[in-house]
Amino acid sequence: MADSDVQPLTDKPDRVRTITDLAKIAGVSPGTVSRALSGNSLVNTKTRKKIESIAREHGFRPNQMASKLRRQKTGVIGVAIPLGHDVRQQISDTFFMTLLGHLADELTERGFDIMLRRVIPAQDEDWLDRFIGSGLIDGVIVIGQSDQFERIEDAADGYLPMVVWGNHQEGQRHCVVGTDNRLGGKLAAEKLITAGARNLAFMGDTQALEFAARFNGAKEVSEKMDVPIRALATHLSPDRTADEIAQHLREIDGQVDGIFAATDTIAVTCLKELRDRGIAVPTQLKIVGFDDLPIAGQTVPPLTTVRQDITAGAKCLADLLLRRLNGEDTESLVMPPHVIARGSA
Amino acid sequence: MADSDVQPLTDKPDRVRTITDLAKIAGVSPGTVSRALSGNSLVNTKTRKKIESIAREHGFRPNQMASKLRRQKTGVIGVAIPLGHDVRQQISDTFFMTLLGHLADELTERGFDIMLRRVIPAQDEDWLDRFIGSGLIDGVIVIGQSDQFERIEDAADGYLPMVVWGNHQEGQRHCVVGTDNRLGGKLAAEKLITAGARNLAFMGDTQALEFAARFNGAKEVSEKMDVPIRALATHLSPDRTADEIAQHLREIDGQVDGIFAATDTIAVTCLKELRDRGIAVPTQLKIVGFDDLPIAGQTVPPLTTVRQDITAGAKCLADLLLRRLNGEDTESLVMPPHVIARGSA
DNA sequence: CATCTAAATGCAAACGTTTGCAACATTGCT
DNA sequence: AGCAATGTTGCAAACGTTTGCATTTAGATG
Repeated sequence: MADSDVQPLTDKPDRVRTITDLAKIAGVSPGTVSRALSGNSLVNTKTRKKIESIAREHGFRPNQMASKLRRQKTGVIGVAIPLGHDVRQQISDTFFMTLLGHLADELTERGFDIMLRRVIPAQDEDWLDRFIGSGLIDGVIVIGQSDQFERIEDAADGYLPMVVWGNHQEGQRHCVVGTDNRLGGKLAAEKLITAGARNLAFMGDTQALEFAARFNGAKEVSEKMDVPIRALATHLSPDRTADEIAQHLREIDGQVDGIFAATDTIAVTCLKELRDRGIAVPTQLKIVGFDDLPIAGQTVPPLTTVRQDITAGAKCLADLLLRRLNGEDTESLVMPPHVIARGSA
Repeated sequence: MADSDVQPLTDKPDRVRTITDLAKIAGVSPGTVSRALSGNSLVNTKTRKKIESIAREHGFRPNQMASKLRRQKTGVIGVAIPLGHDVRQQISDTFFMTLLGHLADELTERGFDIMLRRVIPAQDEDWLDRFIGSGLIDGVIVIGQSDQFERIEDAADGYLPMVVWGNHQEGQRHCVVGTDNRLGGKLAAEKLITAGARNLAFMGDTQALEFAARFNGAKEVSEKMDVPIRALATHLSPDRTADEIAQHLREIDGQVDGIFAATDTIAVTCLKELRDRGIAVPTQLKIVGFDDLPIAGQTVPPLTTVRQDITAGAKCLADLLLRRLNGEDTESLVMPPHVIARGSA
């Protein structure tokens, strides 16, 4: 019993966990410590120095969870990636990942942390409201509308700080940043047709909003030009894509002389497959992709594609979100795509 | 005065923000509501149903910040990407992003959220301890050691739930998952030499630990085989890489007949550049890459490369971290790389 | 009907900060 | 010396949950 009463003789550097511990050591009140460490308040320079040095010595860091709870601000932006129209699509999809990377760069620069959430709407109806209402984040960026347009619209009605990467539709209520997919589709079709193609195919899953718009743009042009175009459903799950594309190419063999791929990834796979089948690009068959991923410049022949400026997109997403965090009700931003003519069409 | 006493006649659906609000409506205590919503405790089925229905009706979600603070568990895994040896390298680097994608898949599956933090050690000495001590995360995965080996070692001494993707060194103290880079380097050199190369070059930044190990492996083999090998510093910032590589290729023109690229990305750029310069691969010059990114199969000629199993790596990172969260002091895991012979060597 | 047990709920103290307000100390001024 | 004005600090109440313990209620048993 005596034992337990004895104070250890050594300076017990007893892990300083809380601001209160530190306050005790410094001989001040917790409030003062808090003010000293957050820097912004009026604290005597001497006490501040002292507190800072003790903090450093003990490697103390204030608990952010408590801080965020108290201040009702998290400094965290949620980034949600809904994988709806194609459950097996991985978050590892190149375009999304690249966008996410740039987004991370932008948000970090502005002092925000990022909470990443990959979500499968089919398994979790309530994903967006749950994320928003969690109290974990100050705002949310949704990368890709997938097939969740309505759900996003609903959420937007009661929640300002949300910006979405995706397609813009007349009169929609949520703030979106994205490329003019329809225009992109038009450009792609025009490119193919002026290059001499007379029978087109679109490769992509038109259930996804963005892809549908691309297809519709292309269709508009090809109808005007009296060139047939067909849509060939192509998914993005890494394991399935290649076979699907091979299958499609077998079926359209000899009929189609121009392919508009919904994505550079798809286009590249096409190129590869065509090469294996001995079909010459662009002489026998022309291809236009979409995105202008880094790979596009490296293929043989280099891929003609419709460029989305991912870096600018990320910057805009971050900008708009920050303005919304300040209460502003920002407009959507639709960026014009550009054809990058390389060798494949 | 009377006014303020009058209850509004309409049902005021006064936003229910806290568990206490909800408790008032349901006519029970906050504790009961908490138990009802978290499901796991003993609450009368009838009260539970009632509470759940009220919660649904008002779209109530418990504040996670408060919950996490109280329970001293966050359910969040921090993922840090240090960009040290090459400040201008973007987080958008393909390999890291792919790994991150798979990691997100794995961790989400296990019910964890992900807090992503891109860090530039040169600007923030204290990045790792700050992240660990923030109270925001239950554990941390560091993607890539960059030039931060020592700092990671230090942190590992006092903090169990950390796993790092990177290189393994004899006797190191932090738990790492990664490929046997040295062996990978050996395999690459062997492949080049058996393919007939007699003068090798390594392209990559040997300041990065992983790359250094790859180079050293290659050097070991080439010395044994009496084949010279030189290292050509090549960075990964998207804007710089291409020019640097072009420069290197110009300098070694005619001397070197085998290139070991530290990364598929580098290798692909080499291929492109060589094609532009009219140098035939693999006849005049052989190339072996590293990683086996999806692009590797799509180039012309297809890239011979040393494969790292990213998916398995991500799974292991998640597994080990979870075991560490349970207090286990796990061993590092070094995965053997495999040569994927395609057309470039 | 009195007890006893088990199930369901309420109470109140945490979790670790931040911050408005009050109290105190210091300085300068009349 | 007395007082005002300023500069620093302490106090204590939040932030919104969770949870051990005490209490009540309901149900069962003798």
